[in-house]
Order: sequence, then structure tokens, then C-alpha cells
Amino acid sequence: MKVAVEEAQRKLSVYMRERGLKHTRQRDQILEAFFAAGGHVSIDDLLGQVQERMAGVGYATVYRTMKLFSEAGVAHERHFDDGQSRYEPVVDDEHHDHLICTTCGTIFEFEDPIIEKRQSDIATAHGLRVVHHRHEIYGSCIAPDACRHRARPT
Amino acid sequence: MKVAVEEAQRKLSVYMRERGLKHTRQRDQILEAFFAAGGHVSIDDLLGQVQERMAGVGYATVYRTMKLFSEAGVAHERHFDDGQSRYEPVVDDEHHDHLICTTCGTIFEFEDPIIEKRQSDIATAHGLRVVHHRHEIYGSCIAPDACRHRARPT
DNA sequence: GTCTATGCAAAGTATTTGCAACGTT
DNA sequence: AACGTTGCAAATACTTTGCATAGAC
Repeated sequence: MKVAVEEAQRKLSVYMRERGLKHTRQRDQILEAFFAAGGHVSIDDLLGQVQERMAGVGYATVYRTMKLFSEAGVAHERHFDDGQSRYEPVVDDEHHDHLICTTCGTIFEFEDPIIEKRQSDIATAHGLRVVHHRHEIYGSCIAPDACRHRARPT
Repeated sequence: MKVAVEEAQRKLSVYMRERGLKHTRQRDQILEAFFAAGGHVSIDDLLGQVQERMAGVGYATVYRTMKLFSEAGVAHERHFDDGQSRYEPVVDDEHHDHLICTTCGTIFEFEDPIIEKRQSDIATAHGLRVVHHRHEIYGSCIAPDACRHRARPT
């Protein structure tokens, strides 16, 4: 993970330098907290994490910063069924989709070449070239007891 | 289409009768406007259509009614990338996913057995049973000129 | 010193809810 | 008459924006 943050820091620095944006303490802290959080963090959660490192940071800064990170290509914004924006680190520009457990809320990631292939065939058949896609599978635990073990504090 | 509304009316009547809900003029009108709209209508658009038939209807009624329709199984709520809820009629309980043209906004529907199969295999591999899924492919027109022809007023 | 970033509070969106009046059964 | 429904306005949840001050370069 250390490596991932550093790569993101470099990528972000380049992006900011190119457009005369400034390096600030809050942007540093937000980036670190964001990568430390692992993935699929909501703004609320992230703000909480950031405030532990640096009191006084407000929502606006986190919102603005995450938007910046998305534009710089170091974060990806996601919208699942709960109506909040969630962000996940972009690592090596890899792509994946999500499988969400409706029992415990765990979010799994998956990537399936067959599905990807079908998608682009379907798009082509309609005269389109895939720009991006969203694919979320919501499922309930076959064995709820086992599922509970995977539960994480949202 | 005539047939579809009638089927929905029956389904809805049964649902309402079962729980002592009442038949009202606005529910009738909303159902008709909804089916007449074809599919993927936003609340705003639908309210506009309904008000042409019956002035004075407010947002709250349309929101509440569409929620009722979803619960009764005659409408399906969708959330695409524009941040508005859109609804589409449920016809014969069939399922489909969406392919959206980012050039002209046209929404195509598709259904692919191979993708469906992969999805349930992936869920099973993670100990989950698919409850529902969301699959949207966003694509840009390969031939924009041809694409424009398909454009529809939103 | 110039110009961007921050933090706060206010403003936006999209949607939901409380409540008195109304309509259905 | 009893109870669900409507329309309005207020409330809510999430996100964005205006603006004065603070900070980066």
C-alpha cells in the first residue's frame, strides 16, 4: 500500500504542477487518509479520518479535494445504492466491478473478461464504443452466519 | 402498449385492494401518463405530463405514487448518472440492462444470458445469491452523424 | 505579492415528511 | 363516519458555491 500512495503522490504532483495548483497540508493529509482507508470510503468516513490527523478540516475541503483526486486520476468516484459518493484509490489504472453483500454490506471487487468482452460486443452492435460502465451485483449471503464474519464497520 | 397499461392496472388494483389502499383520480392519471411516456421518465418529466391531464398535482404525489408503483411491481426505479430517479414500466416481469449513448443520450435496453450467467457464478463464488444488479454501459457513438438520428427529446 | 486553497455558512438539488383539508369506500 | 390521500410547505440528505481570510510559491 505504501507504494500505491507514493505513486499517487507523484501522479498528483504532476497534475497539480501542470495547472499551477498548490500543494497544501490538507491535500497531503487527505491523500494519506484516503489511501489508508483502503477503499469505498464515503466523504463522511474520510472526513472523520482526516480530522483525526488534522482538526478543523471541513466538508467542503474534502469534497473539493476528492474531486481533484478524481480529475487527477488517483481516485475513482462510485455511487452505490446508498446515495452517498464513495471513493476508491486507483491502483495501476486497473478496472474492476463490484459485488455487494446486502446482508453485511461488504463490498467485493471482481473483474471478468467474459463480461467485459460481451459488453463491448453489445455496444458495438448498437453503434457505440464503450466509454465506461457500471456493474454492481447485489447479493444476499447464502450462509448468513459465515457472512457476518466478513462484516466491517460500514 | 394499451395491453401493458391494462395489465398494470389489474396488478395495481390487486396490490391496493390487498392492503386497503384507495383508488384515486391522480393514481389513475399518473399510471396512464407513466405508461404513455414509454420508459426512463424522470419525476420532473412525469409531473409535467400528469399536470397536462390534471392541473394542481404536486411533486409529493408523484414521488409517493411512483414509490407505490414500484412496490406493487408495475414500475422499476432506475438511477443513471444524472442523479435523478427514473422509472420504467415493468412489462411481463422481464429484466434488462441499459446501454446509454453519451453522444445523444439515447437509452438502449439489452439482455445477455452469458452476462447473467457469469454474474450468478461470480456471486456464488463469493457465497452470495444475486438479489438484483445494476449494469449500465455508457458509450459514445462510433458515427455521430448516425447517432444524432436516434436522439430523442431527453 | 499574487493567486490559489481553506473554512464557514448559505445555497442548491433531489427527495421525504408533517399536517390540515379532501376524497374514497 | 372512518381512514387513506393530496397538496403545500417545511424538513432532510448530500453536495456545491460565495466569500473573506489564510497559505503556497
